[in-house]
Amino acid sequence: MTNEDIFKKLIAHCKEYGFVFQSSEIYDGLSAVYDYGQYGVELKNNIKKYWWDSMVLLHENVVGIDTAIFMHPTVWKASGHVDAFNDPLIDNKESKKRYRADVLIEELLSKFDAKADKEVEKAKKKFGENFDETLFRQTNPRVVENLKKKEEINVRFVKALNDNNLSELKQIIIDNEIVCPVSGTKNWTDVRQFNLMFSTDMGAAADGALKIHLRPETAQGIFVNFLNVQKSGRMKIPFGIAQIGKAFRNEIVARQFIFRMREFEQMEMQFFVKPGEELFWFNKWKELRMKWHQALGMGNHKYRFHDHEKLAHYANAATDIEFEMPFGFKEVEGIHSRTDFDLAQHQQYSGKKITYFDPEQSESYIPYVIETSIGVDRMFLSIMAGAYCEEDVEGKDGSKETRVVLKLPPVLAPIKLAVLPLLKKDGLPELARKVIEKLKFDFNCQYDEKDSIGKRYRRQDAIGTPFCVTIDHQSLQDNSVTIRHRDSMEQERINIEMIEKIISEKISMKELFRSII
RNA sequence: GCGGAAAUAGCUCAGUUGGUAGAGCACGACCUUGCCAAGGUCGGGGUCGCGAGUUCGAGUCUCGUUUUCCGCUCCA
Repeated sequence: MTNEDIFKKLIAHCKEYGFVFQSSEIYDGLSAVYDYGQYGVELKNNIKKYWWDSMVLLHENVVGIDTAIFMHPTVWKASGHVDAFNDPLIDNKESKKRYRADVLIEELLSKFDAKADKEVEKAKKKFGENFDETLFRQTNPRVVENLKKKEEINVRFVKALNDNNLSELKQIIIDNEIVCPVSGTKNWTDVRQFNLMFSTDMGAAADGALKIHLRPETAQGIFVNFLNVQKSGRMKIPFGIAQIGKAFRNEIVARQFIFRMREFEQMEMQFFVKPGEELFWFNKWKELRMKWHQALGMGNHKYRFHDHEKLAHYANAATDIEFEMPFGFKEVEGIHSRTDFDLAQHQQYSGKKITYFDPEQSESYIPYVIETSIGVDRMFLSIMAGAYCEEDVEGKDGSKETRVVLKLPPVLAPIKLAVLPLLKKDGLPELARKVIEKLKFDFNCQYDEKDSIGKRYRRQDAIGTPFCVTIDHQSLQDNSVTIRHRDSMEQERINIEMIEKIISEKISMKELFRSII
C-alpha cells in the first residue's frame, strides 16, 4: 500500500469514526476548514493538556495566559505582519500561473550572478593557475557591466518593496522582460497584495469602524503582556509564558487535510532570557521539546530536527521538529531564538518602555526570547498517522482478517475504557453499568452491549481505546472481570476493585513527565 | 493559482452502447449465538456534489462550478 493510500484511509477513518469532519459539509464544505468530532475533540483536549501540564506544572518558572484573538491593529505593524506577511502576487494571463512578484525579480537578480560566475569560469580555463579572480571580477568589462545592471535593478526593487509600490514591481518585471517560465510570455496581470491576515470591522461603520485583524499567531498576545505577567507574577528571568489558542491565516494554498488550515490552533511558549544566554536556552528547549514528543512512544525514528540555515531577520537560531507523516517528514513544532526583536518592536511602536530590571546585575535590559511553537492540529495529525495500523489477524475460522487499530498513547486516547457485558441478559448489563458509574469520574468510559464481543473489541480498536473490561457470568459470582489490552489483544482476569488502579497507572502523565525532566 | 484524479445510502463501492438507482457493511426492531468483526426475519435511509446544456429521456455525454487528494507553486 502506498503512502498516499494510507493517508486517504486515515482521512476516511477520521471521518467515519468521528474524529474530524469537514466544516459546513452539508453546504459543500468550506475550503481548508475542519471540525473536530466527538472523539477528535477528546484527543485534541488530551494533547493540549499534555502540553499545558508539561509547561506550566513541570516548570515553576513557566506560567500560562489566555489572550484575545482581536488585538490592537498596531500590534501587527510592530510584529512585521502587516508588511512581511504580505505577498505581492502576479498572474501570467497565458499560462494562468500565479507567482510572487518579488520572487520573480529575485530570480532575475540571481541570474546576473550566475552570468558573472560563468565569465569567471571561462577566464579560469583560459588563464590557468595565474588567474586572479578578485581582480578579474573588478576589472572585466562584461562582469562589471553585469553587476552594475544587477545593482540598478536591485535598488529599484528594494525601494519598491519598501514603498509597497505594486505598480513599480510590475514595471520592473516588464522593463526587464521577465517571462513566465511556463508560457514564456510577458502577458502579466497587475501585481496584487494577498494579505495572509483575515480582517474584520470593529464598531459601527457610522462611527468610523476600526479595521482589525484576526491574529495570525498567538505569540504577540504573550509579548504585549510581558510586563503585566512579569510584574503581577513577580517573575524573574529566565521565565516563560505559555498560551494555547486559535490563529488564522488566509493561506494561498491550504491543503493536506488538517496539516495546513486557515483556522488552526497553536501552543506557544515564549521563554525570556538574559541577552547572551539565548543559545544555551535554545539548545535546552530544543532537547526538552524533542523528549516531550518522543515520550509518547510513537517511535523515536519518526522525529527529526531540521535546523534552519536561512534565518528570518529576527532570529539567530531556529529549528523545526519534524514528524514522518504519510506525505513525508513535516514540521510539527518550531523552536526559534527570536532575540529581542519582538519586545523591542513593541517598545518602539507603543512608546512604552519594555525592559526588565535584573536585580542580580542591577541593570535593565530587553530580554531575549526563545519561542517554542507547536500546531495542535499538526500534532493531532501526527499522532493519528503514527497510531493508525492495519494488522493481519486470524479470524475465528482460520481466515485472514484485517484489524484496524489506533495505537494511540493511552494518555491521549479519547476513550480510556469500554465496559462490555458478555451477554445482554442475566444481569450482566446491570453489573457493567455499575462499574461505569463508579469509574466515570476518573476516566472517559463507554458502554456497549450491541453485537458480538469480538465486534465490540474491534470497534474500540478503531477509536484507540486502550482497555476493554468484559463482564461475564463469573463476574457475578466472584467479582472478577477480564481486562483486554488493545495492542496485544491479551486478556487477564482481575478483581473489579483493581480496574481503577491498573488503568490509572497506564494513562498517567506522571510517568511520561518523569522521562522528560 | 496551474495540471492530474475523484465525488452515487452513514461507510466502501457497482451501475452495460444514455432508458428513471443497486450490493456489502453500518443503522433500527425482534429472535438466536456468546471472548476477538460475518446467524435469521423485517424495516428505515439516496432529488447520484451543485448549476446549466444536448436529448423524447442524463448517475452515464458536454460545459461551468464547489469540495477533496496528488504534483507544481507557495509556506517567519
